[in-house]
This record gives sequence, C-alpha cells and structure tokens, in this order.
Amino acid sequence: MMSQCYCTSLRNAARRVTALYDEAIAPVGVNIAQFALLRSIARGEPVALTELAKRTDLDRSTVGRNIRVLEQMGLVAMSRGKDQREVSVSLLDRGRRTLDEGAPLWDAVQARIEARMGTAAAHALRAALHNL
Amino acid sequence: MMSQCYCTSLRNAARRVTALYDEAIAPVGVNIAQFALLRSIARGEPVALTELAKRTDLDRSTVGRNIRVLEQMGLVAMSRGKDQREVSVSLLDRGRRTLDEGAPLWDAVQARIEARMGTAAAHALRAALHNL
DNA sequence: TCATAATGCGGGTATATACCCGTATATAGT
DNA sequence: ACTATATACGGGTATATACCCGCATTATGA
Repeated sequence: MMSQCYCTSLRNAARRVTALYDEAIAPVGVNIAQFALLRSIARGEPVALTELAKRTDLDRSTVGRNIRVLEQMGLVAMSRGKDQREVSVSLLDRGRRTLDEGAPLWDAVQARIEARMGTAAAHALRAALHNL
Repeated sequence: MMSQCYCTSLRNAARRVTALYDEAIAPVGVNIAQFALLRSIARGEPVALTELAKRTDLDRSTVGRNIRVLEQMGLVAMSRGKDQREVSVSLLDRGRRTLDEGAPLWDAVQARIEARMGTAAAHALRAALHNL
C-alpha cells in the first residue's frame, strides 16, 4: 500500500533502492553509501572531513565515522595536513580498485532502474528529488 | 550539485525531507518515523510485531526496537497475547493524543511540500516512488 | 502422542545518521 | 604579541535500520 506521506514514501523508497544498490555493489566489498563516499573522495583528494561533509551534504561527524570504517577496510588513508586541525582523506590503491571494479556494477543497477521506470520517468524523478 | 545516482539522490532527499518533517512534528515530542509507526499501529490494534513489520515494510527487529522506544515514552503498550510468542502492541492514551496533536502539524508540512513542488509534481513524485 | 517444522521474538552486531560538547589549532583584531 | 573568535575534529549519545542466531511456543504430520 502506498503511503500518503511524502516523507514515508521517500524513506521507504530510499531503503528499498539502497538494498538494490547494496546487493549490486556487494561483490566489491562495500555498500552503496561507502561507494558513494569513495566517489566523493575521488572527486578531489586529499580532502578534509569538513569539505567531504559539504560535498556529501552529511554531518561532519557522520562522515568522520564512515571514513573510519573505510580506513579499517584499507580503502582510504587519513592523515593530518599542514593545518593540524584538518584530517586529510585520500584513496589507497585498494580504494581506487574498488571504485574501478564497482563502476560497471553500479552502471548495471542504474540501468536496471531506468529500464524498470522508463528513462523519462527516471529523469523526472531525479529532477523532482533534486528540487525537493 | 545533483547526484547522478538514483540511490544517492533518494537517500539525500529522504534525509532532507525527514529533517523537515522531524522539525514540523517535534512539538508533540516524536520524530516522523515514530509518528508513522504510531499511525501504523492505529491502523489496527492490537498488532503483533511481525504484522507491524509487514505493514511498515521494515525488518521485525527494527520494529521491535523502535516500539520499545515508544514504550519507554509511554505512548504504546506491549503485552503477550493468546499466542505466547506474539507481542501485541497497542496505543496508550498518550500515544493517541500524540497522533491527534501531530495530525495538523503533519498536514501543514505536507501542504508546504506540495506548495513548494506543485501539487502535480508532488503526486507524480509519490507515484514514481511507489513504482520504484 | 511425539518428533519435526514453522513461527515469533530478543539480542548481538554493524552501518548510517544527527546533534551537542569539549579540545586543539589557527586566525583576526587590538 | 595577546586575547578573542572561528574552525576542525573526536567522542558521547541517540535513533533508524538490517541480518543472523538462538530460544520459546505453536502447529503439523506420521
């Protein structure tokens, strides 16, 4: 049954779609949130936690904690920069490999979703979400 | 910047919209996830955790934990039924009051979102999310 | 009836997420 | 140069969420 609440609809959709992406990307050993975070880092390294939080629109403490997991997994490295307050995050080789190997998996699930909804509807959805 | 990833777009939108609803509903002392859960209970009480999980499309353990918070808040009651395995959840008076008092706040934020997107776009979004 | 299977939970573990507070470092203004 | 302020984190705390495992209870079938 379809919820009448935009928020609930969104939350449900996000959970369901997250599960889809998680499953698709699982072979490379990360979930979609981690994959997205790796991509954000790749968009410009090294990057400080606060800057990464801005890029992802997440709370800084959230980013810090999520990054720590990626660090434990050996995908990224954290280090202090010139400004001793900042923590610089960079991709390690394994992180880069994860991105490379995950890309086609991501493409596939992305395409699967577009196919299921229709390209036009998919783009409309994306625009709507953006304008929310 | 708009993410190219449906999943990331959805997750971001869900977070942002959740924050909106949370803020709107805060005066009655619950967040939107809790409010939605209360509503699910109200849809038919008493209700077992597994049934509630089906209604909300959440994992049963998630529902159990979330319900426990509502119980601590004095909004719902948990009890064993005829089938000793089942845990029956019912609304307490305070829970019902929370629903009543929250309803107009929910209406308001819902209307605010429709106004911002336009009714047609909002309905299209909801349909798209549902078909996802 | 008695063993087996199915069902319903609870708890452990883990991630994602946010907010607040305290501490360390850097910057600015006097 | 020194103080006041701003910035960057880390950790505490809390919710939401899922998956898996084990235990208790019920239902099934031989």
